[in-house]
Amino acid sequence: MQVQQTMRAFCYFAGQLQLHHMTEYDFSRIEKYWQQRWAEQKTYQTSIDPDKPKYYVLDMFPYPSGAGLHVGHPLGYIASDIVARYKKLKGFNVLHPMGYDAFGLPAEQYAIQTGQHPAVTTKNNIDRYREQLDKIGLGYDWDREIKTCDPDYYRWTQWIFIQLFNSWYNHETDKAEPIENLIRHFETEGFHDDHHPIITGNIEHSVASFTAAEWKSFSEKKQQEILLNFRLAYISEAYVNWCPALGTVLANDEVKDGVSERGGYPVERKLMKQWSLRITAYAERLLNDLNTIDWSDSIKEAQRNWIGKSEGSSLTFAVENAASAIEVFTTRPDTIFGVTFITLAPEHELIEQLTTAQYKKQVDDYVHYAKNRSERERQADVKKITGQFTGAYAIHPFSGKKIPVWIGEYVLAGYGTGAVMGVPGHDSRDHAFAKHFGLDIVEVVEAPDDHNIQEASYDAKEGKLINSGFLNGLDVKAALKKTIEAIEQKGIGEGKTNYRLRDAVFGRQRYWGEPIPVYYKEGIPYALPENELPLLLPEVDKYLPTEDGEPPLARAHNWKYQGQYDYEHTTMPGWAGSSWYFLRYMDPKNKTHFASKEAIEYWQQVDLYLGGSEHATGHLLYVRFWTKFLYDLGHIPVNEPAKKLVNQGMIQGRTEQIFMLNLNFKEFENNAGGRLDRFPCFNQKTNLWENVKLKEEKEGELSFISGDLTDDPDFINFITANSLRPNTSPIYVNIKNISYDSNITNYGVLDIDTFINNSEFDVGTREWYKTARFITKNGFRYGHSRQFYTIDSNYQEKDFEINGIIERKETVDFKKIETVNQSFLTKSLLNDKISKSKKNVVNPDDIINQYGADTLRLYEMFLGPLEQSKPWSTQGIEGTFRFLKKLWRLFYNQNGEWMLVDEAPTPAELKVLHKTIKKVQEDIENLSFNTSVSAFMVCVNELGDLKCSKKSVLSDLLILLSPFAPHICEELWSKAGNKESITRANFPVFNENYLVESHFSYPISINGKVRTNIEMDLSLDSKEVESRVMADETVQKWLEGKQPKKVIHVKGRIVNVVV
RNA sequence: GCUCGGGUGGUGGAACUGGUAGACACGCAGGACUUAAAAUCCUGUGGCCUCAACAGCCGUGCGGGUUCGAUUCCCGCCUCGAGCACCA
Repeated sequence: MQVQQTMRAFCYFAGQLQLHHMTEYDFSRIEKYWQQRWAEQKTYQTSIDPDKPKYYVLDMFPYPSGAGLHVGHPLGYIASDIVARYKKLKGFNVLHPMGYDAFGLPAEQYAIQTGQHPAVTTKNNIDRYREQLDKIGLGYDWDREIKTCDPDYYRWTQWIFIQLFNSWYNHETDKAEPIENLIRHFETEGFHDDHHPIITGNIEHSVASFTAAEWKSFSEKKQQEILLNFRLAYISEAYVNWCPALGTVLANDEVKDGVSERGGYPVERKLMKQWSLRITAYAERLLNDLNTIDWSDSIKEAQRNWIGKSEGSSLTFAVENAASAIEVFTTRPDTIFGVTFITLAPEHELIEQLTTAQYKKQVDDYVHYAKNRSERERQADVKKITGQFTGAYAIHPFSGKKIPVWIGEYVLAGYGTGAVMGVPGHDSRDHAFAKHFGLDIVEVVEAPDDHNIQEASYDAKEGKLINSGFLNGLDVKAALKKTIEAIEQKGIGEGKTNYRLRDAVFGRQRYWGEPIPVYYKEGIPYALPENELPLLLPEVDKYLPTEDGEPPLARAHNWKYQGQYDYEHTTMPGWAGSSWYFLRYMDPKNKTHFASKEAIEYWQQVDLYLGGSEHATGHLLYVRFWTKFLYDLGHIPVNEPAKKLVNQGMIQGRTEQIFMLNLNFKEFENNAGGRLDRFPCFNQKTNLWENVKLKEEKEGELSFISGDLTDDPDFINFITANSLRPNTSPIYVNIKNISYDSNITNYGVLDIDTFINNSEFDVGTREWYKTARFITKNGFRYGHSRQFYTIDSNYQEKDFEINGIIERKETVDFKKIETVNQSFLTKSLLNDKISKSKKNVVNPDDIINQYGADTLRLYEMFLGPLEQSKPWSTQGIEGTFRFLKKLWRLFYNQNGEWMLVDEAPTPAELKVLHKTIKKVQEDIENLSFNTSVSAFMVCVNELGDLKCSKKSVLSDLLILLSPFAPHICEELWSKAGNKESITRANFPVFNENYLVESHFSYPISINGKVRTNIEMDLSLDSKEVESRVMADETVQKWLEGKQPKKVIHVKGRIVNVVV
């Protein structure tokens, strides 16, 4: 009896389970099953197939950070996955790989702190990333996975470095060539330092001319030294961005606002011997070829800015009573007659020579002052004008006038020639300088009448030249040309192009990077022979510099080439490995080449590159540089790494902050440590804030204030009057403690209990928070008390008690406290960064557990245009989840019965399907995924309305949807009887005929405003349409008996009646 | 300061090449089913006026213009975001 009952219960339970399986869309089972199956069957494996057109989709290399992926990261991965899957359905052979940019600073910083080998933490992080990526159902060919820290990978990074080292840039052929060509040239022609049309701060300038015979007579050491001035990878002494806190130099793009991009540490200029790559040689090509690639405007613009081309002229000013002359660079040679002074950078080499005895002291002081100011200080107060007269005078080359020579901080040593001709009338910086020091301001380009040249410079490049000798009457354009001619004729200068781009500093005084494959013999660097690669990263005892300041690699024991020659001790920067990785994916396991000729010929270049815009001037410039270099040497057939590049917008987070109430600083000092023994409490009766003191204060002194109070002027006034203020640095509250009320925007509702018990605080802090007061307008609560209290509206002046504590108002009154309902609010910042420290990381895994990967994928795409930044919010995810459930319902009814039938579809069903095919296809090609998701929703809604269960229609729908929601589609596809994966299917072909309409409901507008709709046959001509429209009642009503002036009929669109 | 993007309901967003502004979704309100909840389904939902319907008026940051017709094109301004910034 007992048993029987149990059995029955069990059967019932099992039956329910069964039913549940069939009726419900069980995403976790489906996704787990198919992910496993795809992995087992290597569904996404790619190989070269000459019969198919290729398509290469690449995501920017992630750096595997310890924090794991948050919901912002997959946005681009999902988008690229959709494109990859779509292209595959369209018959392309798709390469869609993934790997890791695994060398870098964070892992090393972590290693320094914990002593763990960076390889270990990096591997852990990679494993975590992989796990997360797999759960999203991304169709990568994991057999092609690469890691930049893998010796099999970095041997080729080192190999490319050696190619750079063994090359020089031939400006005549305009490409990189083997250094042997140059040596041969030296052996036959020598070297003549004559003409340099480009100023890039490059170092060819310092090479003295020599003859062929001299070259041959030089020692090897001397020859090598000369060659170093030409190699594309070279070592030189140069000012670099030194970051003491990170203990390394940084490239220009790694410095933002005078501090390091990673960590925000101060950066100073330091003269150091450094490896650099001669990217400046490619400046012009990097700029020009931007026109050949389909990249976002913002990236192109950023690169153009970064390269910073400006055309102008060099010009030499003779100096009175001095042998040397000052060379300046100007983009406005036409304003030559407006020059009233010359300014040198404080680092300018001629300063000492030119300064007259009378000014020596002032100049020395000034130069000393300027040189000791950090980059950051200089940048911080650019508006502050400083300068010093040298006592010297230059001679104007055309007027012969004397021009004072000044030194000014606003002139940068590293740009142009480090000297400018001051034209205060037509350059705002020169104007500010002239005004500050009372120098002459001369107008040489006629400014508009209402423009006072003494007040502000006239910088526009248009107008007639005046006060300018032989240039008078010309317009700016003609004057520019004529001046340059005159300058060249006089032999005092020539037309020149200047680039802002600097050579890229390549050495890092750090451990966790690729060793630079170089050894030193007699102080001269030699590249390692290629067959000795890879040069492995040696083990060291500590990841810190040595006592005498050598980089960590100097700690390695007996780490010498052939046991005797020192290796280079710096390592490559983070961007080295990522500058060519797109090539390795083509043939990642190749042992003899970075990739086989066959693979390179087949895959060519990336067709679609997706990633964040933060790499605009770093990675994306370097990868273009390396690509062009490898192209020059004939290693690859393409000049650019990626045909099309799209930046996905950032997904921003919502952060939640609470503020503590503090004493003002002055009070703090007077008040022995700032104990807050009183706190504000709102009196409902008087409608005023009052300062309350509890008689036997047993609770803590901390007071948190509800977010709405920080925006409440009454409250702010009150606390200010009481020497209180909200702490300026907020406490970020983990968004897991927050709930949202749709009626309250800009604030979150804090769950105080989970907040104060949160394990992310240490025990002491938690104890503190438990007794803290949480103040709202309606009352306050002690963290632990679970009750809000406020002043009783009918208070009497006497003691009152809560939790056994007698409390009273400090001044006179004793007040009773009553409990109230109140929520404590946090202040929301809607468009903040998602980061661990801001405690607003939303993990994709959590979303996947709750809704499944397909919902996550659809939802991320549905949020809005790919390229637009948008805040993350789970509001709305239900919509995409419901959509998938509705889709499921088309296949299984309420009772879990399979619905598909093999009948011929109706025209209405075909119309819905083909409308969707057209829309989705166009949208994917335009990367407009949000609209394609809504097209799917419309489609499913309409097929649902039509009660469509036709196998042919729904199968095609599955194929359409499979790039977006691969798991559910694969499941239903196989349930529909297909043996092969849906990824092998063909994209349905759009047939226009199903969409042809015979009738159209014309909107009829009167004077542009739509008043009515009339259904008409589309074959009607304009005349017939017009007569029908005129017969319409509503139209007649609007005409009020008048004749229309005109009737406009746009076929299939609109009819407009003009009255 | 310069350059490049944006500004559309309560919210995310849609609108082809100048042709019915607000698709789709969230939220909200009402209803159905349910002992109840969840789930699901149905209806409504830019604002104003109106008991309501019909009709009407207003409405894509602001002001003007071009056009039969403007979220879309042009001019001026406001504003938000991003990038660059003594670059001669």
